[in-house]
Amino acid sequence: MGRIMTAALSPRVVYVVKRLELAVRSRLDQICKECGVTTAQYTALSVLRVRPGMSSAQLAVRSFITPQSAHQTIAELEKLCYIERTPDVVNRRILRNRLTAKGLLLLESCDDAVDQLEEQMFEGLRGTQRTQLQDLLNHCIHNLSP
Amino acid sequence: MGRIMTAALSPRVVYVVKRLELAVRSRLDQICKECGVTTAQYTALSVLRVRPGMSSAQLAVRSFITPQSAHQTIAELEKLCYIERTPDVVNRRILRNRLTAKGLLLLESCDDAVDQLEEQMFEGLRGTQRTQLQDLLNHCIHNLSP
DNA sequence: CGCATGTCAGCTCCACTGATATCC
DNA sequence: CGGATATCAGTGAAGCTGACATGC
Repeated sequence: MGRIMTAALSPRVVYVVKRLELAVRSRLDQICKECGVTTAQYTALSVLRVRPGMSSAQLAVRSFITPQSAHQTIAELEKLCYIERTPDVVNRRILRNRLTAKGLLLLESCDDAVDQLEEQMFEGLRGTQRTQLQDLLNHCIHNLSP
Repeated sequence: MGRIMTAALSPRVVYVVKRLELAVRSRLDQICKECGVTTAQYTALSVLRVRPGMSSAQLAVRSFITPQSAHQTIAELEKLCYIERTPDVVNRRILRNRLTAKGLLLLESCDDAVDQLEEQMFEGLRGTQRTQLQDLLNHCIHNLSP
């Protein structure tokens, strides 16, 4: 019954999360538009840079979206030649996604602007607080994983 | 040039934020659907509960969306009789939005499920860590405010 | 007049569901 | 045969821009 005590004082935690995501998104949308890519495409590319060979099904689970949604983005990225898809060695049904040189170049063309965005977001926070925030976020994500 | 050092190790902070928001959203979408309201409508209602009389323009700034987007949600909420809009006393152009009894009832019908969601998200975190996370999130939001 | 607020119209992005094919 | 993966098709939620009216 936390609402009875706190409803009049502070908004929901879930709204705070959404607010930050919207603040980030509005900036990221602009950056991505200037680089000629959608935000979902940029996000998928940046994940593939850290996790090369990830399948669209794996991307879906990790990103809390349906396999169909992930496929839509991945298929578009392949059409744009930002990634290439090669069948898994042991299971040909699985398509391993990897950045192409063109895809990596595009990511790098966004890096400076995104670095600046993250720096502005973190301004006034010490290094320990920054890692603390990431740890707390990852903890919450883990708690909500299926 | 943080990317050169960390690109291979961990994903971007902005992606971690997005991931948590997607994890929360997938649950929240389900809760809202069962209560017969969209997630944007629920979000706006929950803000109006804490800040009665907020105009759609104010809601837009606070939520990092355009005035037009905020208006769309507010107009629908009025049509559904979840809020009522009364002109400001000194400036008739400004419409003050307040929950109706029906709107408050609907919010309360979601509260238990959202409380459970937030509890699951926070599981394993002490009280100090929970407030710490909220403080850090609000700090980042403030840094990105216009 | 400028400026903020509200409103109407059209558009895009990015999720979703449902159905189907393919491979282990 | 299941079970996981990929794909095609259609739909909806929720942002966006542009244009315009109104009140201070």
